[in-house]
Amino acid sequence: MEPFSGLSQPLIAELEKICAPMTYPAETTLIEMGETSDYFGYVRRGIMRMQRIHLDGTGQIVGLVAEGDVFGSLFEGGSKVAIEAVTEVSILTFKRGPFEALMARSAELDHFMLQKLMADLDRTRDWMLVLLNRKVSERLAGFLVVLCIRYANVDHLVRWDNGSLEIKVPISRCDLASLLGTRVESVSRAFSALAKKGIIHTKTPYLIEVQDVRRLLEEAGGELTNRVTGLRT
Amino acid sequence: MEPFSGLSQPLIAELEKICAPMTYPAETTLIEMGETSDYFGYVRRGIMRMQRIHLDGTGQIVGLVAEGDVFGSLFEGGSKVAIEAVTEVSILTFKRGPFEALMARSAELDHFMLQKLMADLDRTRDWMLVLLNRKVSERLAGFLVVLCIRYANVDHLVRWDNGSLEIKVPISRCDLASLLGTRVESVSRAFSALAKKGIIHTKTPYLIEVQDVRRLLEEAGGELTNRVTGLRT
DNA sequence: TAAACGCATTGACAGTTATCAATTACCTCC
DNA sequence: GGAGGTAATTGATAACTGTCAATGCGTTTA
Repeated sequence: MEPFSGLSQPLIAELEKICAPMTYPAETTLIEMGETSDYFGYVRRGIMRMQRIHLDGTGQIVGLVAEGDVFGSLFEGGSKVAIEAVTEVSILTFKRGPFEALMARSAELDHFMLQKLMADLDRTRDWMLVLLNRKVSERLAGFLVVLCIRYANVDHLVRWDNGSLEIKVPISRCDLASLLGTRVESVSRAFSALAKKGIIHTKTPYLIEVQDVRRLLEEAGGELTNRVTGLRT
Repeated sequence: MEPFSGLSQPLIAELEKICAPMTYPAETTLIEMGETSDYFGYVRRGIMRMQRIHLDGTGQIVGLVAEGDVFGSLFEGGSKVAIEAVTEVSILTFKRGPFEALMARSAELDHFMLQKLMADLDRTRDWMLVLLNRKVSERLAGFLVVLCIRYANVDHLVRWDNGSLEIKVPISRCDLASLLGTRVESVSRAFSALAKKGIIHTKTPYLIEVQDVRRLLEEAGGELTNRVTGLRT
């Protein structure tokens, strides 16, 4: 099964028993902030946003959840972020109770989840590096690079097409501004600035063609470069 | 044993066998970036910084490690951050090999580590919220609040003294600037601005008296407020 | 003790971003 | 096809931050 590829056959059979596929339309809230959801999920298709809801009703996006990612909490205790569907999403859900019981029985699964979590933590720290860039255009470049690295094998998000790299921006400019800690207008200007420099070309607001990967990496701070061994230059 | 309080007695006995106390002077590099350290550690005393070293030799601080925190990687694979002592530190080290073996035998320990990691992830996302603030003074206020919440019970870092809250800033202005994604001068100005507003008073550069906790929380974005139930107002 | 040094703070100006306003592009619905 | 609505872009100005320079403060060193 996709989220658990690499695990032993009998374990996967057990997991399939407690797994339920679900589909939600765009703009659905899958998990409210503070809610003690009774499952965690794996994304097969679609994009979701992790969001902190403020007291005044506004929200701050703290991350995206895309194909191949997992979301939700393994243990009880209210979720510290809300999970909202950006597009229609189809997911696999695993009830927490049975899953926890399975973990208790299977050191293999326990260990597997531990490593997933450590990878998550590393990725979150990588993202922090992007956010620490002072200029918006640098953070935007960082976002594009992170997208490439993380979803390099998700064909409809990142596609290498006869020498040119095409990236699908999975969220609106408004959400992107929240994610990057700035405003819509600044995001727009940053796109324009990168385009003017000949680094990217915005075919549509949601479809970016990267014309100069090397300079995009430089713009992003250069420090993510060593993560891009799999990315052709 | 401190880092594992709550675990069963026999398990703790096993852990004590593979534990070694160490002390390092200030400005020591405990773990280089990319190094596959053979242990992970628990901090008993002192402050360390997590740092990403750039190709040009400059560093970007991505977090602090203080009393009660753990650091280093549970599994093999080069560390993605360097760990450097800011002050003299005394730590407990656990060799990775034996520890991993113990985890494989003990679901209790495995589960314990899983929960520690999830807490770490939540804290990292909290910190991201701070970094997403646009103004430096807001990020600085956020830093102070996070410090209070995280180390409320570490007496020499956060002390509530007959109605006034005293916070020890554990790092230099220069390191603080890196941590907040800005420059030394801006940090200095942010301290001055908060002081001018009557929110804080800088007794020394390393000793801050908070005069108006409520307004400090507001300045920090207000959204961390619900984490501060334990903090008197 | 004086000089030298590192660190923090403050000032002046240039560069970047936030904010408000206006315009354009695009999609939906009639 | 045209009207209305939403999202994206662009422009102008104020607010904030980065940079360079100078000053103050405390500690170390000769």
